[in-house]
Amino acid sequence: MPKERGGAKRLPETAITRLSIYRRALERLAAGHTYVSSARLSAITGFTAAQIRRDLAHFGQFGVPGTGYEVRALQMQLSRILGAGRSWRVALVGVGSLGSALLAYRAFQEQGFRVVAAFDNDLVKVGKRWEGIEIEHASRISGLCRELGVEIGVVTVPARAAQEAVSSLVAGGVKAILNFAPHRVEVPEGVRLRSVDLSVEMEALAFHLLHDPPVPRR
Amino acid sequence: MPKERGGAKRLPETAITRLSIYRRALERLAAGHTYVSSARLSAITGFTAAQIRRDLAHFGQFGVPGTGYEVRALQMQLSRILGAGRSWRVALVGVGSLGSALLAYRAFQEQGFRVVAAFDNDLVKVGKRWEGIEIEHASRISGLCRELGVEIGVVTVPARAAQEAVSSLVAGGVKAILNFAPHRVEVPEGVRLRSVDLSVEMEALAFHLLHDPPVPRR
DNA sequence: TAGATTGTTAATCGATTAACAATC
DNA sequence: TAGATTGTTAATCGATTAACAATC
Repeated sequence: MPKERGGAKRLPETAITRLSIYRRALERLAAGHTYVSSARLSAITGFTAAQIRRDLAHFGQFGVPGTGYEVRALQMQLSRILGAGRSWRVALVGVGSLGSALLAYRAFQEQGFRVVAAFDNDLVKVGKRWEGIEIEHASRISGLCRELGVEIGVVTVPARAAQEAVSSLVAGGVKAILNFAPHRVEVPEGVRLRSVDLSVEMEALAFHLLHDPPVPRR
Repeated sequence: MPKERGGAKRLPETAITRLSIYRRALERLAAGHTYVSSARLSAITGFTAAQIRRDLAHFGQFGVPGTGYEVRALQMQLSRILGAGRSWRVALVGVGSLGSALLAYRAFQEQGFRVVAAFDNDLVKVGKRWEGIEIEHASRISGLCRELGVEIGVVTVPARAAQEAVSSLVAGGVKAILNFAPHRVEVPEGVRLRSVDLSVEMEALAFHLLHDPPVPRR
Protein backbone atom coordinates (compact mmCIF):
# COMPACT_ATOMS: atom_id res chain seq x y z
CA MET A 1 0.00 0.00 0.00
CA PRO A 2 1.45 3.40 -0.91
CA LYS A 3 2.29 5.74 1.96
CA GLU A 4 1.57 8.85 -0.07
CA ARG A 5 -1.45 9.76 -2.08
CA GLY A 6 -1.09 12.04 -5.04
CA GLY A 7 2.20 13.88 -5.28
CA ALA A 8 2.27 15.95 -2.10
CA LYS A 9 3.43 14.51 1.19
CA ARG A 10 0.68 13.57 3.58
CA LEU A 11 -0.49 16.18 6.07
CA PRO A 12 0.65 15.09 9.53
CA GLU A 13 -2.29 14.09 11.69
CA THR A 14 -1.20 16.64 14.30
CA ALA A 15 -1.42 19.45 11.77
CA ILE A 16 -5.18 19.31 11.46
CA THR A 17 -5.89 20.96 14.80
CA ARG A 18 -3.31 23.60 13.96
CA LEU A 19 -5.18 24.50 10.79
CA SER A 20 -8.22 25.18 12.90
CA ILE A 21 -6.19 27.44 15.16
CA TYR A 22 -4.70 29.32 12.20
CA ARG A 23 -8.17 29.87 10.88
CA ARG A 24 -9.31 31.34 14.15
CA ALA A 25 -6.29 33.64 14.30
CA LEU A 26 -6.98 34.86 10.77
CA GLU A 27 -10.57 35.64 11.68
CA ARG A 28 -9.34 38.13 14.21
CA LEU A 29 -6.58 39.47 11.97
CA ALA A 30 -8.95 40.09 9.08
CA ALA A 31 -10.26 43.23 10.77
CA GLY A 32 -7.03 45.20 10.70
CA HIS A 33 -4.55 43.53 8.36
CA THR A 34 -4.32 42.74 4.67
CA TYR A 35 -1.20 40.58 4.83
CA VAL A 36 0.28 38.44 7.56
CA SER A 37 3.67 36.72 7.70
CA SER A 38 4.37 33.29 9.13
CA ALA A 39 6.45 35.10 11.76
CA ARG A 40 3.45 37.08 12.92
CA LEU A 41 1.17 34.06 12.89
CA SER A 42 3.83 32.34 14.96
CA ALA A 43 3.72 35.12 17.55
CA ILE A 44 -0.06 34.80 17.75
CA THR A 45 -0.47 31.05 17.78
CA GLY A 46 2.73 29.91 19.47
CA PHE A 47 3.66 27.50 16.69
CA THR A 48 6.96 28.04 14.89
CA ALA A 49 7.00 30.02 11.65
CA ALA A 50 8.59 27.09 9.83
CA GLN A 51 5.82 24.78 10.94
CA ILE A 52 3.14 27.21 9.86
CA ARG A 53 4.65 27.63 6.39
CA ARG A 54 4.99 23.89 6.06
CA ASP A 55 1.40 23.23 7.15
CA LEU A 56 0.02 25.81 4.75
CA ALA A 57 2.18 24.68 1.86
CA HIS A 58 0.43 21.32 1.93
CA PHE A 59 -2.57 22.91 0.29
CA GLY A 60 -0.85 24.93 -2.40
CA GLN A 61 1.18 28.09 -2.62
CA PHE A 62 -0.86 30.63 -0.69
CA GLY A 63 1.96 32.96 0.27
CA VAL A 64 3.75 35.75 -1.50
CA PRO A 65 7.53 35.70 -0.92
CA GLY A 66 8.65 38.97 0.59
CA THR A 67 5.12 39.91 1.62
CA GLY A 68 3.43 37.08 3.44
CA TYR A 69 -0.08 35.65 3.18
CA GLU A 70 -3.12 37.60 2.15
CA VAL A 71 -5.31 37.37 5.24
CA ARG A 72 -8.72 37.18 3.55
CA ALA A 73 -7.62 34.72 0.90
CA LEU A 74 -5.91 32.43 3.38
CA GLN A 75 -8.88 32.63 5.71
CA MET A 76 -11.17 31.54 2.91
CA GLN A 77 -8.88 28.71 1.86
CA LEU A 78 -8.67 27.36 5.40
CA SER A 79 -12.42 27.67 5.86
CA ARG A 80 -12.96 25.67 2.72
CA ILE A 81 -10.42 23.04 3.78
CA LEU A 82 -11.96 22.68 7.24
CA GLY A 83 -15.55 22.83 6.10
CA ALA A 84 -16.16 25.96 8.15
CA GLY A 85 -19.16 27.89 6.91
CA ARG A 86 -20.89 24.63 6.18
CA SER A 87 -23.50 23.39 8.53
CA TRP A 88 -22.92 19.96 10.06
CA ARG A 89 -25.66 17.79 11.50
CA VAL A 90 -24.73 16.60 14.97
CA ALA A 91 -26.33 14.04 17.28
CA LEU A 92 -25.77 14.11 21.01
CA VAL A 93 -25.90 10.86 22.93
CA GLY A 94 -26.21 11.26 26.69
CA VAL A 95 -28.00 14.29 28.08
CA GLY A 96 -26.36 14.41 31.50
CA SER A 97 -24.65 17.48 32.86
CA LEU A 98 -21.85 17.47 30.30
CA GLY A 99 -24.20 16.69 27.43
CA SER A 100 -26.58 19.47 28.43
CA ALA A 101 -23.68 21.88 28.64
CA LEU A 102 -22.66 21.01 25.10
CA LEU A 103 -26.22 21.34 23.86
CA ALA A 104 -26.24 24.84 25.29
CA TYR A 105 -22.76 25.68 24.03
CA ARG A 106 -23.24 28.69 21.78
CA ALA A 107 -19.88 28.38 20.04
CA PHE A 108 -20.98 25.05 18.62
CA GLN A 109 -24.04 26.39 16.89
CA GLU A 110 -22.22 29.49 15.72
CA GLN A 111 -19.54 27.39 14.09
CA GLY A 112 -22.03 25.42 12.10
CA PHE A 113 -22.35 22.37 14.33
CA ARG A 114 -26.09 22.02 14.51
CA VAL A 115 -27.44 19.54 17.05
CA VAL A 116 -30.38 17.91 15.31
CA ALA A 117 -30.99 15.05 17.72
CA ALA A 118 -30.36 14.17 21.35
CA PHE A 119 -30.62 10.74 22.94
CA ASP A 120 -30.67 9.31 26.42
CA ASN A 121 -31.33 5.99 28.09
CA ASP A 122 -33.18 7.55 30.99
CA LEU A 123 -36.95 7.30 30.44
CA VAL A 124 -37.44 10.30 32.71
CA LYS A 125 -35.54 12.46 30.25
CA VAL A 126 -36.97 10.98 27.07
CA GLY A 127 -39.68 13.21 25.61
CA LYS A 128 -38.50 16.31 27.43
CA ARG A 129 -37.29 19.27 25.42
CA TRP A 130 -33.85 20.73 25.91
CA GLU A 131 -32.63 23.76 24.02
CA GLY A 132 -35.39 23.22 21.51
CA ILE A 133 -34.58 19.56 20.88
CA GLU A 134 -36.76 16.68 21.98
CA ILE A 135 -34.80 13.96 23.74
CA GLU A 136 -35.27 10.57 22.13
CA HIS A 137 -34.67 7.14 23.56
CA ALA A 138 -31.26 5.62 22.89
CA SER A 139 -32.85 2.70 21.06
CA ARG A 140 -33.70 5.09 18.24
CA ILE A 141 -30.14 6.28 17.63
CA SER A 142 -29.30 4.39 14.47
CA GLY A 143 -32.72 4.86 12.87
CA LEU A 144 -33.00 8.58 13.50
CA CYS A 145 -29.38 9.32 12.63
CA ARG A 146 -29.87 7.73 9.25
CA GLU A 147 -33.19 9.49 8.72
CA LEU A 148 -31.81 12.90 9.67
CA GLY A 149 -28.49 12.44 7.89
CA VAL A 150 -26.42 12.95 11.02
CA GLU A 151 -22.75 13.43 10.18
CA ILE A 152 -21.10 13.84 13.58
CA GLY A 153 -21.92 12.12 16.88
CA VAL A 154 -21.00 13.45 20.30
CA VAL A 155 -21.01 10.87 23.08
CA THR A 156 -21.38 11.98 26.70
CA VAL A 157 -22.63 8.83 28.39
CA PRO A 158 -21.12 6.91 31.33
CA ALA A 159 -18.18 4.61 30.58
CA ARG A 160 -20.24 1.43 30.55
CA ALA A 161 -22.60 2.77 27.89
CA ALA A 162 -19.95 4.22 25.61
CA GLN A 163 -19.34 1.33 23.22
CA GLU A 164 -23.03 0.72 22.62
CA ALA A 165 -23.66 4.40 21.97
CA VAL A 166 -20.81 4.52 19.48
CA SER A 167 -21.88 1.32 17.78
CA SER A 168 -25.40 2.65 17.35
CA LEU A 169 -24.11 5.84 15.80
CA VAL A 170 -21.95 3.84 13.42
CA ALA A 171 -24.93 1.66 12.55
CA GLY A 172 -26.78 4.88 11.75
CA GLY A 173 -24.15 5.86 9.21
CA VAL A 174 -22.33 8.42 11.36
CA LYS A 175 -18.73 8.72 10.17
CA ALA A 176 -17.21 11.00 12.81
CA ILE A 177 -17.53 10.73 16.58
CA LEU A 178 -16.32 12.80 19.50
CA ASN A 179 -16.24 10.66 22.62
CA PHE A 180 -16.20 12.11 26.12
CA ALA A 181 -16.86 8.84 27.92
CA PRO A 182 -13.89 7.72 30.01
CA HIS A 183 -13.64 4.39 28.23
CA ARG A 184 -12.00 3.01 25.14
CA VAL A 185 -14.35 2.49 22.23
CA GLU A 186 -13.73 0.81 18.92
CA VAL A 187 -14.91 1.95 15.53
CA PRO A 188 -14.62 0.25 12.16
CA GLU A 189 -12.29 1.51 9.46
CA GLY A 190 -13.62 4.59 7.76
CA VAL A 191 -15.10 6.07 10.94
CA ARG A 192 -13.15 8.85 12.65
CA LEU A 193 -13.04 8.89 16.41
CA ARG A 194 -11.58 11.54 18.66
CA SER A 195 -11.70 11.21 22.41
CA VAL A 196 -11.59 13.77 25.17
CA ASP A 197 -11.05 12.23 28.58
CA LEU A 198 -11.35 14.79 31.35
CA SER A 199 -10.23 12.46 34.12
CA VAL A 200 -7.11 11.57 32.19
CA GLU A 201 -6.37 15.25 31.63
CA MET A 202 -6.66 15.96 35.33
CA GLU A 203 -4.53 12.98 36.25
CA ALA A 204 -1.85 14.09 33.80
CA LEU A 205 -1.74 17.44 35.57
CA ALA A 206 -1.49 15.70 38.92
CA PHE A 207 1.43 13.67 37.58
CA HIS A 208 3.32 16.84 36.78
CA LEU A 209 2.60 18.36 40.17
CA LEU A 210 4.17 15.31 41.75
CA HIS A 211 7.14 14.88 39.46
CA ASP A 212 8.22 18.19 37.95
CA PRO A 213 11.05 19.85 39.81
CA PRO A 214 10.09 23.26 41.21
CA VAL A 215 11.47 26.14 39.13
CA PRO A 216 13.91 28.26 41.12
CA ARG A 217 13.09 31.98 41.16
CA ARG A 218 15.45 34.17 39.22
CA MET B 1 21.67 21.50 29.58
CA PRO B 2 21.51 17.70 29.91
CA LYS B 3 18.71 15.94 28.05
CA GLU B 4 18.36 13.20 30.63
CA ARG B 5 17.98 13.40 34.33
CA GLY B 6 19.26 10.62 36.52
CA GLY B 7 20.10 7.43 34.71
CA ALA B 8 16.78 6.41 33.16
CA LYS B 9 15.60 7.87 29.90
CA ARG B 10 12.94 10.53 30.17
CA LEU B 11 9.32 9.42 30.06
CA PRO B 12 7.82 10.62 26.77
CA GLU B 13 5.27 13.36 27.36
CA THR B 14 2.70 11.29 25.49
CA ALA B 15 3.13 8.39 27.90
CA ILE B 16 1.60 10.20 30.85
CA THR B 17 -1.98 9.91 29.66
CA ARG B 18 -1.35 6.25 28.88
CA LEU B 19 -0.34 5.61 32.47
CA SER B 20 -3.68 6.95 33.56
CA ILE B 21 -5.44 4.61 31.16
CA TYR B 22 -3.41 1.61 32.35
CA ARG B 23 -4.38 2.44 35.89
CA ARG B 24 -8.03 2.50 35.00
CA ALA B 25 -7.77 -0.84 33.22
CA LEU B 26 -6.07 -2.38 36.24
CA GLU B 27 -8.83 -1.16 38.50
CA ARG B 28 -11.28 -3.27 36.56
CA LEU B 29 -8.91 -6.22 36.25
CA ALA B 30 -8.22 -6.32 39.98
CA ALA B 31 -11.57 -7.99 40.60
CA GLY B 32 -10.87 -11.19 38.73
CA HIS B 33 -7.17 -11.46 37.98
CA THR B 34 -3.93 -11.77 39.94
CA TYR B 35 -1.54 -11.34 37.03
CA VAL B 36 -1.85 -9.58 33.71
CA SER B 37 0.49 -9.67 30.71
CA SER B 38 1.38 -6.74 28.50
CA ALA B 39 -0.42 -8.62 25.70
CA ARG B 40 -3.65 -8.64 27.68
CA LEU B 41 -3.31 -5.00 28.67
CA SER B 42 -2.75 -4.31 25.00
CA ALA B 43 -6.02 -6.00 24.09
CA ILE B 44 -7.85 -3.92 26.69
CA THR B 45 -6.31 -0.52 26.10
CA GLY B 46 -5.47 -0.67 22.41
CA PHE B 47 -1.82 0.32 22.90
CA THR B 48 0.84 -2.12 21.71
CA ALA B 49 2.31 -4.57 24.19
CA ALA B 50 5.81 -3.25 23.48
CA GLN B 51 4.74 0.26 24.29
CA ILE B 52 3.10 -0.81 27.52
CA ARG B 53 6.19 -2.68 28.69
CA ARG B 54 8.36 0.27 27.78
CA ASP B 55 6.14 2.76 29.61
CA LEU B 56 6.03 0.65 32.74
CA ALA B 57 9.74 -0.09 32.70
CA HIS B 58 10.43 3.61 33.21
CA PHE B 59 9.44 3.25 36.82
CA GLY B 60 11.32 0.11 37.68
CA GLN B 61 10.96 -3.56 37.05
CA PHE B 62 7.38 -4.33 37.95
CA GLY B 63 6.92 -7.38 35.80
CA VAL B 64 7.79 -11.04 36.23
CA PRO B 65 9.21 -12.61 33.05
CA GLY B 66 7.08 -15.57 32.02
CA THR B 67 4.18 -14.50 34.21
CA GLY B 68 3.35 -10.84 33.67
CA TYR B 69 2.52 -8.06 36.10
CA GLU B 70 0.89 -8.53 39.47
CA VAL B 71 -2.33 -6.60 39.08
CA ARG B 72 -2.64 -5.25 42.62
CA ALA B 73 1.00 -4.28 42.91
CA LEU B 74 1.06 -2.53 39.55
CA GLN B 75 -2.18 -0.77 40.33
CA MET B 76 -0.71 0.57 43.53
CA GLN B 77 2.49 1.67 41.84
CA LEU B 78 0.61 3.54 39.14
CA SER B 79 -1.69 5.13 41.69
CA ARG B 80 1.31 6.35 43.61
CA ILE B 81 2.99 7.67 40.44
CA LEU B 82 -0.15 9.51 39.31
CA GLY B 83 -1.13 10.79 42.72
CA ALA B 84 -4.40 8.88 42.61
CA GLY B 85 -5.86 8.34 46.06
CA ARG B 86 -4.63 11.76 47.07
CA SER B 87 -7.05 14.58 47.21
CA TRP B 88 -6.30 17.60 45.02
CA ARG B 89 -7.66 21.07 45.62
CA VAL B 90 -9.21 22.46 42.46
CA ALA B 91 -10.49 25.93 41.59
CA LEU B 92 -13.02 26.47 38.83
CA VAL B 93 -12.97 29.77 36.96
CA GLY B 94 -16.09 30.45 34.92
CA VAL B 95 -19.40 29.01 36.06
CA GLY B 96 -21.19 28.95 32.70
CA SER B 97 -22.80 25.86 31.29
CA LEU B 98 -19.55 23.97 30.83
CA GLY B 99 -18.20 25.05 34.21
CA SER B 100 -21.39 24.00 35.97
CA ALA B 101 -21.27 20.65 34.26
CA LEU B 102 -17.75 20.08 35.54
CA LEU B 103 -18.74 21.18 39.05
CA ALA B 104 -21.44 18.56 38.97
CA TYR B 105 -19.23 15.91 37.38
CA ARG B 106 -19.21 13.07 39.87
CA ALA B 107 -16.16 11.35 38.43
CA PHE B 108 -14.07 14.37 39.36
CA GLN B 109 -14.92 14.26 43.02
CA GLU B 110 -14.62 10.50 43.13
CA GLN B 111 -11.13 10.63 41.69
CA GLY B 112 -9.93 13.00 44.34
CA PHE B 113 -10.30 16.27 42.46
CA ARG B 114 -12.09 18.38 45.03
CA VAL B 115 -13.45 21.71 43.82
CA VAL B 116 -12.83 24.06 46.74
CA ALA B 117 -13.55 27.35 44.99
CA ALA B 118 -15.51 28.65 42.03
CA PHE B 119 -15.21 32.06 40.41
CA ASP B 120 -17.13 34.13 37.92
CA ASN B 121 -17.14 37.65 36.58
CA ASP B 122 -20.91 37.87 36.47
CA LEU B 123 -22.21 39.69 39.54
CA VAL B 124 -25.53 37.92 39.17
CA LYS B 125 -23.81 34.59 39.82
CA VAL B 126 -21.46 35.79 42.56
CA GLY B 127 -22.75 34.83 45.99
CA LYS B 128 -24.97 32.05 44.69
CA ARG B 129 -24.28 28.51 45.76
CA TRP B 130 -23.67 25.76 43.26
CA GLU B 131 -23.08 22.17 44.24
CA GLY B 132 -22.31 23.31 47.75
CA ILE B 133 -19.74 25.92 46.68
CA GLU B 134 -20.26 29.65 46.94
CA ILE B 135 -19.34 31.45 43.75
CA GLU B 136 -16.79 34.19 44.33
CA HIS B 137 -15.95 37.17 42.17
CA ALA B 138 -13.08 36.73 39.73
CA SER B 139 -11.13 39.52 41.38
CA ARG B 140 -10.59 37.24 44.35
CA ILE B 141 -8.96 34.41 42.39
CA SER B 142 -5.33 34.90 43.33
CA GLY B 143 -6.03 35.71 46.97
CA LEU B 144 -8.38 32.82 47.63
CA CYS B 145 -6.33 30.29 45.68
CA ARG B 146 -3.32 31.07 47.81
CA GLU B 147 -5.38 31.01 51.01
CA LEU B 148 -7.00 27.68 50.18
CA GLY B 149 -3.86 26.11 48.74
CA VAL B 150 -5.42 25.43 45.35
CA GLU B 151 -3.24 23.12 43.28
CA ILE B 152 -5.14 22.80 40.01
CA GLY B 153 -7.16 25.41 38.13
CA VAL B 154 -9.88 24.65 35.60
CA VAL B 155 -10.71 27.50 33.24
CA THR B 156 -14.09 27.58 31.49
CA VAL B 157 -14.46 31.24 30.60
CA PRO B 158 -15.00 32.85 27.18
CA ALA B 159 -11.95 33.26 24.94
CA ARG B 160 -11.43 36.93 25.75
CA ALA B 161 -11.24 36.28 29.50
CA ALA B 162 -8.94 33.27 29.32
CA GLN B 163 -5.54 34.88 29.71
CA GLU B 164 -6.60 36.99 32.67
CA ALA B 165 -8.15 34.00 34.41
CA VAL B 166 -5.00 31.98 33.90
CA SER B 167 -2.73 34.81 35.03
CA SER B 168 -4.76 35.24 38.22
CA LEU B 169 -4.49 31.54 38.98
CA VAL B 170 -0.74 31.67 38.42
CA ALA B 171 -0.52 34.72 40.67
CA GLY B 172 -2.34 32.67 43.30
CA GLY B 173 0.35 29.99 43.18
CA VAL B 174 -1.55 27.46 41.07
CA LYS B 175 0.93 25.26 39.23
CA ALA B 176 -1.35 23.21 36.96
CA ILE B 177 -4.16 24.48 34.75
CA LEU B 178 -6.70 22.84 32.49
CA ASN B 179 -7.96 25.36 29.95
CA PHE B 180 -11.21 24.91 28.04
CA ALA B 181 -11.32 28.42 26.62
CA PRO B 182 -10.89 28.48 22.86
CA HIS B 183 -7.90 30.77 23.02
CA ARG B 184 -4.17 30.48 23.44
CA VAL B 185 -2.93 31.33 26.91
CA GLU B 186 0.60 31.71 28.16
CA VAL B 187 1.99 30.49 31.45
CA PRO B 188 5.41 31.04 32.98
CA GLU B 189 7.95 28.25 33.25
CA GLY B 190 7.11 25.86 36.03
CA VAL B 191 3.36 25.99 35.44
CA ARG B 192 1.74 23.12 33.57
CA LEU B 193 -0.99 23.91 31.12
CA ARG B 194 -3.19 21.51 29.24
CA SER B 195 -5.86 22.71 26.86
CA VAL B 196 -9.05 21.11 25.63
CA ASP B 197 -10.57 22.96 22.72
CA LEU B 198 -13.96 21.56 21.78
CA SER B 199 -14.38 23.67 18.66
CA VAL B 200 -11.02 22.51 17.37
CA GLU B 201 -11.98 18.90 18.04
CA MET B 202 -15.18 19.28 16.08
CA GLU B 203 -13.43 21.05 13.23
CA ALA B 204 -10.84 18.28 13.06
CA LEU B 205 -13.67 15.77 12.63
CA ALA B 206 -15.20 17.93 9.92
CA PHE B 207 -11.85 17.98 8.14
CA HIS B 208 -11.81 14.20 7.99
CA LEU B 209 -15.38 14.03 6.74
CA LEU B 210 -14.36 16.27 3.87
CA HIS B 211 -11.02 14.71 3.03
CA ASP B 212 -10.92 11.04 3.96
CA PRO B 213 -11.70 8.75 1.09
CA PRO B 214 -14.79 6.61 1.69
CA VAL B 215 -13.96 3.04 2.66
CA PRO B 216 -15.26 0.54 0.11
CA ARG B 217 -17.44 -2.21 1.57
CA ARG B 218 -15.90 -5.66 1.60
C1' DT C 1 17.93 47.04 -6.59
C1' DA C 2 17.74 45.83 -1.50
C1' DG C 3 14.98 43.74 1.87
C1' DA C 4 11.74 40.52 3.28
C1' DT C 5 9.57 36.25 3.29
C1' DT C 6 8.05 32.14 1.09
C1' DG C 7 8.30 26.99 -0.10
C1' DT C 8 11.20 23.13 0.23
C1' DT C 9 15.21 20.29 1.17
C1' DA C 10 18.12 18.19 4.47
C1' DA C 11 19.15 17.51 9.32
C1' DT C 12 17.37 16.71 13.75
C1' DC C 13 14.57 15.17 17.16
C1' DG C 14 11.44 12.23 19.74
C1' DA C 15 8.51 8.47 19.98
C1' DT C 16 7.10 3.86 18.50
C1' DT C 17 7.90 -0.78 17.05
C1' DA C 18 10.34 -5.10 16.35
C1' DA C 19 13.29 -8.35 17.94
C1' DC C 20 15.47 -11.09 21.27
C1' DA C 21 18.51 -12.32 25.25
C1' DA C 22 17.46 -12.73 30.04
C1' DT C 23 14.49 -14.57 33.35
C1' DC C 24 10.89 -16.79 35.86
C1' DT D 1 13.04 -28.51 31.62
C1' DA D 2 9.77 -26.14 28.22
C1' DG D 3 6.93 -22.31 27.65
C1' DA D 4 5.85 -17.69 28.43
C1' DT D 5 6.80 -13.05 29.01
C1' DT D 6 9.64 -9.36 30.55
C1' DG D 7 13.05 -5.37 29.92
C1' DT D 8 15.99 -3.38 26.67
C1' DT D 9 18.58 -2.60 22.45
C1' DA D 10 18.54 -1.38 17.73
C1' DA D 11 15.75 -0.15 13.74
C1' DT D 12 11.98 2.39 12.09
C1' DC D 13 8.84 5.82 11.67
C1' DG D 14 6.81 10.38 11.72
C1' DA D 15 7.00 15.03 12.84
C1' DT D 16 9.58 19.25 13.69
C1' DT D 17 13.22 22.49 12.91
C1' DA D 18 16.93 24.88 10.52
C1' DA D 19 18.70 26.65 6.57
C1' DC D 20 18.56 28.72 2.22
C1' DA D 21 17.65 29.27 -2.82
C1' DA D 22 13.80 31.21 -5.18
C1' DT D 23 10.79 34.93 -5.47
C1' DC D 24 8.24 39.13 -4.95
